[in-house]
Amino acid sequence: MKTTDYNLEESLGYVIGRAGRSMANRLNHNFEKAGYDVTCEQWAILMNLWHKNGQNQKDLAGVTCKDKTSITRLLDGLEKKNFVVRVPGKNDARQKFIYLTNQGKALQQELLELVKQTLAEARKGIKTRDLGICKDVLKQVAHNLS
Amino acid sequence: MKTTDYNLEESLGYVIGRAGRSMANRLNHNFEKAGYDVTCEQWAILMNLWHKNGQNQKDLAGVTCKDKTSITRLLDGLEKKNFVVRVPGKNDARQKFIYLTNQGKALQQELLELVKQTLAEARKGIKTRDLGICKDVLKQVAHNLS
DNA sequence: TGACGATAGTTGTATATGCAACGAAATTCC
DNA sequence: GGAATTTCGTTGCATATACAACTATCGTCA
Repeated sequence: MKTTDYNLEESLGYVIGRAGRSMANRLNHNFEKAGYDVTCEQWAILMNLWHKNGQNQKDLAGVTCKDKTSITRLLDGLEKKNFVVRVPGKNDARQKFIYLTNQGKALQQELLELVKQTLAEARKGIKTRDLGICKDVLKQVAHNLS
Repeated sequence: MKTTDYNLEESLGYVIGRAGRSMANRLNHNFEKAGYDVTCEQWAILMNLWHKNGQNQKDLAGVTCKDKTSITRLLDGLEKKNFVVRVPGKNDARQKFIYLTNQGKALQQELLELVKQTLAEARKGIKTRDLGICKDVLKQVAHNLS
């Protein structure tokens, strides 16, 4: 143990990274196991559209904290699977508004159930109050760095 | 608001993802701004080696919750920059033990300072106690899903 | 009204990541 | 002791991500 030693476990970015990868991998496995051809990143886009259909790509980039190019490519994948469609704006031809197809809408109930199951696996031994604090802290972190 | 609506803000994987991307992007910008040719993912590997030099790739995969292929490629990059070296095991020729070079060791103090600065940016308005709870929750999540 | 600057989205390029399949080496088990 | 199995690391392939540069369109302002 050098004087310069630093407890990695105490580095927030590091623990976030590990928890995030673990969650993403488990979620992707659970989606695939259940026969759904959707990644958890695509799910995050669909979730936002289920909440508010017809957002443009800039909006989706903002709420997900992703670069607009990531959104472009996620939507390429979702459009190829016929889960969403891009609709050019009428007033502003630069924008494209993203709408769920019926096929995309149909996924909501089933994926949501899988997400809830995965969350149940993830939160074993964690108090509801602490989980709430954790999410509030993470929201504040994202806000501070945005 | 449909009956099937679900508060995305309450989805742990989603808030972890946003906070994680924000942290990673900020850290990478701060590294680059300071003139260091290191990504935060590479930093995580270096951190583990600073803590315990001479781990094999399987160990590094375990502690970082990454696939062994990710480790292979991160080490390819770190080796190309002469920050680490791969040393084949003597007793077991399948293993490769990873050691920091002097160049790799030299980074520790400086990167650590940048990481601490970035953490300070990230944790504005967050109570120390809540931050601790958040990290404990995230560690438990990673543990539950590993 | 027309040039300039800002904005929305795409494409090129690079890193990060994981799964499947592979090769090499060690271990197990008759 | 030798065949089958397991383990460690790499490679091929696919997705996710970001930055820089680009195109097309909109808005501003002189």
